[in-house]
Amino acid sequence: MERDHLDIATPGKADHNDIYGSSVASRRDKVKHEPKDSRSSASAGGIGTSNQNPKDVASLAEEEEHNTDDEDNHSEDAQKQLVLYDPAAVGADEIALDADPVNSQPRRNSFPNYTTRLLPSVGAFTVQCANCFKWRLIPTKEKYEEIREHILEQPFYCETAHEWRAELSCADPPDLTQDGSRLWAIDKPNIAQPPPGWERLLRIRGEGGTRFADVYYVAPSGKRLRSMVEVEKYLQEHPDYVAQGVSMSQFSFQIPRPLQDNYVKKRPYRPALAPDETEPVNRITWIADNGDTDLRLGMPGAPLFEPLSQSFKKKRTPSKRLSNADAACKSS
DNA sequence: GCCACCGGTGGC
DNA sequence: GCCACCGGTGGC
Repeated sequence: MERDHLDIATPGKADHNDIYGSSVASRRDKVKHEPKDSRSSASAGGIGTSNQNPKDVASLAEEEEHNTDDEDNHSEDAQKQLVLYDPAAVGADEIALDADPVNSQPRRNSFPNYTTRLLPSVGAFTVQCANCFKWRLIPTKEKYEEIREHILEQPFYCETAHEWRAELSCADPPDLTQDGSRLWAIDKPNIAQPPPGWERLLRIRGEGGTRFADVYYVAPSGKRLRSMVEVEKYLQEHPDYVAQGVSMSQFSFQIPRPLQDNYVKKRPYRPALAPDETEPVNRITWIADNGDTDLRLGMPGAPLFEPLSQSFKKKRTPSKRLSNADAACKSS
């Protein structure tokens, strides 16, 4: 049950000028195209990141030979999902991406074991149309957060994008596809927008770590808060924010889930855990948890669920998929 | 000394 | 398994 679509993609090998300057971010490793089941309805999100780890380049290339698929892709997942992706790998020229220059700068970790590895970072945002299921780029992080806040009650449609793309319709080709050129992850739906003046930061961790990402809230003062406990404490110490209307309900430290299986290291077995504690229930209340039924979420008839199948993987053919991933990107 | 990033733990 | 929290650490 819970599978989600994860897929990672490698930004193709772009040689050129991408917005990150050098790199090319390609990454890849076992691509697992997990089926996208569209389940979730609610799910939102993905992340595109550019993970430029020089070390991976070799393996990457290798993978590309084997796995890049192509057609596979997708069919798509149905459902509206919010996704963050790496603009460096997309040739969405006419879309002015405001990819949060700060957050999308590649970061370098400083941990001994990961000797200067470049960390993935969110490049831009996309949301899936609830009608045609095509991914649409969202121009700003703020707009993305606005959409995400009410994605369940107010599904996103291509028409929703008219605010910044007057002509867009479901007949237009997707702005991007899960083609394995980027790291994708499903975001959580209905996360409140941060209070005015505050920023919600998502930092993607390096692959193979104990968790996928971290969320931080940056207060107007610049103070970074990393848990609800810290937020609560901070608000108590700064009642002026509370007076202005800031409340705990405006914070959420939920992180998206990577579509690439194994991006996060599995936690070793813990013998102390009682057997019946291994299957918590109701953990994800916003998702229908009976994975095998169709969840339509208000979208009658929509092919929301694509059964998981290995076929996804088998379908992959050695072709090049990344080619168009290298389209030039615009650096805002 | 600060802080970004990571690992580990406890709880569910 | 996922999630929340927070301590530790190297690099600056």
